[in-house]
Amino acid sequence: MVDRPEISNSEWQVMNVIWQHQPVTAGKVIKELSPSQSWTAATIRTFLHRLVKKGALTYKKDGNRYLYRAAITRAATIKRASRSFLSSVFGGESAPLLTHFVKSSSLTAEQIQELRQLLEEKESQ
Amino acid sequence: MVDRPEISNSEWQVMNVIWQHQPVTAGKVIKELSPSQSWTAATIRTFLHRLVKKGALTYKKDGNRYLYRAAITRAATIKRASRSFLSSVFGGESAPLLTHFVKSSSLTAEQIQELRQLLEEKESQ
DNA sequence: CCCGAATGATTACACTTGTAAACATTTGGT
DNA sequence: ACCAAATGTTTACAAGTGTAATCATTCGGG
Repeated sequence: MVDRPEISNSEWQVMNVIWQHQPVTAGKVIKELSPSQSWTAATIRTFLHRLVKKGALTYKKDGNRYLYRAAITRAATIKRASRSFLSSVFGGESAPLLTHFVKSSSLTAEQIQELRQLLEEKESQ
Repeated sequence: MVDRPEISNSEWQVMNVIWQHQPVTAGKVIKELSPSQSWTAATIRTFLHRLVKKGALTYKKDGNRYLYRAAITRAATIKRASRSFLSSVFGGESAPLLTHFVKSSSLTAEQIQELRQLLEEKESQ
């Protein structure tokens, strides 16, 4: 509704499914989330409704069901959430955040190489 | 109260001041936050109370005021919040998170070097 | 010693979030 | 054509959050 819908933790789970599978029915979302989440179908439908109300999702009728689509891009939503997290938890300082995640993550040699590469490019830029 | 108090965004602002200045009075916290935040003193006191109730802060009487101290460490709290963020927003995948923050951050040459160093150590480990 | 200023405690209130049940409608299969 | 199953809509309700005002207490200064 506002131009910057706040996505809650639970809603993120739903959005992630939508971005991966859109356009998608509620049934599909429920099927995707049931294994990992302990939510009932009703709960997931509630999230879907709220996300529509928030302007994060749109839908089109398809027979007796809806096909949901994201109304906001994953990239933009990640950007917003990341900025907010960075600001709250790390006082806006990226370097400590990066240090923290590098230290606490398990990364493959390839991932490490890619990140070093990225950093190198960044430096010479 | 629970063994894992959830810290809200606003509460993070308060906790950050506490960790930086503890032990600290409410007045000091208010003074520290007033420039950056538009909260009234009453609002900040509410956060302090809630954080005590959550078990995130303790206090000791000091005359007519309290001296607040963190009851949870910054490191542990960051770890928990980071795990939650990583899981919600990046589906638990650290590499994309790191890529995102590397790309979206402005880093000094020194910070870049340090991160590259850290990654190198991680690789050879 | 008394009072105002500072500080803490209590109360308020709307909105969000997690979690769902109950109700209504539509539709595909028999 | 009718019904059970699927799907969508409405309602519920407690806890958490943002935001603060008001009430109570206490201490320091005159």
